[in-house]
Amino acid sequence: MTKPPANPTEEGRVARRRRRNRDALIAAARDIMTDKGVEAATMLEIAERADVGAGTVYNYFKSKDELAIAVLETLMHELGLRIEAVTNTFDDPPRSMPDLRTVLDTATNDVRWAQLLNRSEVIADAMFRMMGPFAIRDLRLASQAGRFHVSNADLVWRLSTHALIGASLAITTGQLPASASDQIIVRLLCMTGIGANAAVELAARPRPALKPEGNPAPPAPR
Amino acid sequence: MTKPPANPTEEGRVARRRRRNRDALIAAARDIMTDKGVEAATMLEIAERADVGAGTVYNYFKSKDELAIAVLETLMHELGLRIEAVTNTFDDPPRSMPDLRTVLDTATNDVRWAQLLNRSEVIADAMFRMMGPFAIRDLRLASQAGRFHVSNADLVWRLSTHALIGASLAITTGQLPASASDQIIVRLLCMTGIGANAAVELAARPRPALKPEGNPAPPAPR
DNA sequence: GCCAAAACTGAATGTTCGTCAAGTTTGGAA
DNA sequence: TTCCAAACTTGACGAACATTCAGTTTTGGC
Repeated sequence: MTKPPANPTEEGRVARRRRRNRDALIAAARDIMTDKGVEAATMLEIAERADVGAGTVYNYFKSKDELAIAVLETLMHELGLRIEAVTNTFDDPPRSMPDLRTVLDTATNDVRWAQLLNRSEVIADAMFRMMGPFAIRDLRLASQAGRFHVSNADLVWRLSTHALIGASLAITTGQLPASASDQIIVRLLCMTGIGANAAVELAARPRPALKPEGNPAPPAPR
Repeated sequence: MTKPPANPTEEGRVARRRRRNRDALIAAARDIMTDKGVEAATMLEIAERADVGAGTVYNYFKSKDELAIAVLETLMHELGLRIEAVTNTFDDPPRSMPDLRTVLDTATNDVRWAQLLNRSEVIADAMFRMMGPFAIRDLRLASQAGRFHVSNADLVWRLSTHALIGASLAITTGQLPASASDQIIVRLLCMTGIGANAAVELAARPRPALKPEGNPAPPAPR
């Protein structure tokens, strides 16, 4: 077990088992964390559900927090793929920063998300990183096309993620009515520098329905 | 000790002592939490610094979290008062939602804030509640004056707080350069529905310097 | 002074995260 | 096939911490 696999393109058995364990851990952690919250999920319970010893978890994740981050990244990645599969069917530049509306609806309606919103800076950061490539590209394209007025797409996306997660939290805790969703989208679009009227108009644009979750997307890379 | 004080307007000795203890606890917690972070601050250390037994803390705050919230409210309240003292000297309606720029600078430069940004949903909520009255009033006034285009000031302020705290965190963690401050303010102003150009112009408006902290403001009410 | 209610105390409790020494598996080399 | 060392796994354990609670002290009206 000292040499790397002869053929680098073929995944060695070790690597395969490692990946299987890692995925099992993330899946277990996701189930428990979405059920009881990140805090209440204990490492022991996660390890048991994934069928590994308590100590083994730490061979895969340095800390509980790192595991939570991996879970959030997985969720974001899957949602990003589902959105991407639909929105890339039409090509008007402002694709609304990968369909903010869908993200908002998912975050507020999917019970699995509710428990995670209390780590809002972590989930916002995961959203920034996992969906950022799509969103930032769209912001840039739309700006080049003169539809948005954004000079620093990175920054606008960062602000958007935090505002959106904050709004989701406010809705799930009842501080904002669910009916505020429309206005939330409008205000996020306002950050692109188009005025209020243009934002209202853009938000009203119909969007294709998302496919049901179906077969889960492959686990996040990395 | 069974009767309430004869004269309700005069604060009884008990109430006074209670308040003193409460303030001492908040002050102790603030010192330690800003120094080491909310997580790393232990209830025992806080109790010792406030010169009370470990159990006494729970006569004043139901949990560590509630104590942390009280600390954040205090910080926000003090900052709000300092800003209010300056900005109410000029009366053009858009006062820039109580000087977002000052909040951002304080959050990113004051070392005492850095440790607290990791509870971003909590600090954003404290900001929403403690500075909300000023901010929301300004948003309404400016909208009535036709300077902003905001129909739901509450919502815009909620989004702003989350975005601003998220941006502060990104700066203190080095994910955004401190030089992005100007653009952050511009984008927050964009949420008021004025276009990008108007936002740039408004952000460039000079603002009066804040008085140094001097004698600390009186503790937050409640 | 007296006393009951309120407040305080700090040791004890019950949990949890993360570590570690000991044991097991793996896959190439002899 | 047998051997071996590296890599991985295990689960008991230590340390730390939030919170509780039985016992003690303080309070303030009488």
